[in-house]
Amino acid sequence: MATLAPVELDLRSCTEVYSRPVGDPDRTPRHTISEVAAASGLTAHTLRWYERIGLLDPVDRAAGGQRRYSDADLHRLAFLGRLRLTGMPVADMLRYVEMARQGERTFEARRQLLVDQREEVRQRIADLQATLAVLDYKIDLYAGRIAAADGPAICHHD
Amino acid sequence: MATLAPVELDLRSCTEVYSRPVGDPDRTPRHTISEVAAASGLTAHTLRWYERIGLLDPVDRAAGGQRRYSDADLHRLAFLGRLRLTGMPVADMLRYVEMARQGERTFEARRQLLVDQREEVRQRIADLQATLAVLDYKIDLYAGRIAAADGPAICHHD
DNA sequence: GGCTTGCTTGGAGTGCACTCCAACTCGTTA
DNA sequence: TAACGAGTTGGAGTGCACTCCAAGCAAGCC
Repeated sequence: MATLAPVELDLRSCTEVYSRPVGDPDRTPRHTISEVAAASGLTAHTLRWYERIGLLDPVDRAAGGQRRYSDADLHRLAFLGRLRLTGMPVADMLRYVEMARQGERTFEARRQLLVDQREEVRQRIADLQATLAVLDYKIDLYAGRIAAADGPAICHHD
Repeated sequence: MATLAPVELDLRSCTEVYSRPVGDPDRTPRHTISEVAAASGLTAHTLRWYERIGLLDPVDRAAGGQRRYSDADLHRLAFLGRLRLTGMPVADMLRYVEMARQGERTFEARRQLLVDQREEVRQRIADLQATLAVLDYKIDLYAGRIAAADGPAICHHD
């Protein structure tokens, strides 16, 4: 009869959990604040601040009061990091998190918030691609002028 | 013998010039600050501030000291708007503008600045597209739960 | 003349998202 | 036992990009 593999075999490093936050997150408090800071790219200051304003639930403490983050905390941080990347203001992230705390009855509102944000992201991508075209054009202009300084004068003013 | 068409026929509205800043820009000072604000989406406050910090060259004045922006000013504003869209800090825009004032000998440096910025924009687009995938996934998750509330519990924590 | 509208100025204020500080505690190493 | 490094706290400070304010001026209209 096969014995169950010890749970510890499933434990992934802080960075691994943060960068691939998949599956059911473990709730064991085991990551120090500096590990989480290194994994997430946030500073320890910012992690404490996120907790203070309520973006993170109160983090478990080791003896002596030091924070120990769980994989579930890392999952949330990873998702918040994604939202932050889209330029979502902290206030909106907070709204999302507070809805999540209220359970199932906010599913629709949360979905709507994400749908709205997706639309904004799509718009941002379109804007950036248009900008990319302008940059390409300008770069070509400069490159051409540098290669052969006999073309028509290119604008100095922009 | 055909007469030359009057120059006025070429004059485009402030919004038109701003949104399609092509060709050799006219230098006639003719747009009021509120026209430029409407066209650019910046406030009159911000336009004055851009001028004060040197992002715009000193703008021509009508009798009584009121600003009158030229098409060349609009061209620069349009390009600055693009750079701003990429998240470029004002300080970097200022560096670019100050190099432009120094003429041809800064071509290579300006080109390099744009190349660097292009790379950042490409990276941003890639990040946003990855985020889009995460948003799609989450939205599907919520939608599925809403449609049939009998699946496995989805995470409340994120 | 008086009112309104649009513009002018320098300097101060705002909102956001951190970011740092001083003083302290705790567990570990020398 | 003493030092060290990592962590703790509340509150204050920073940097950016605006944003607003008060006071005033000039032109157009009733």
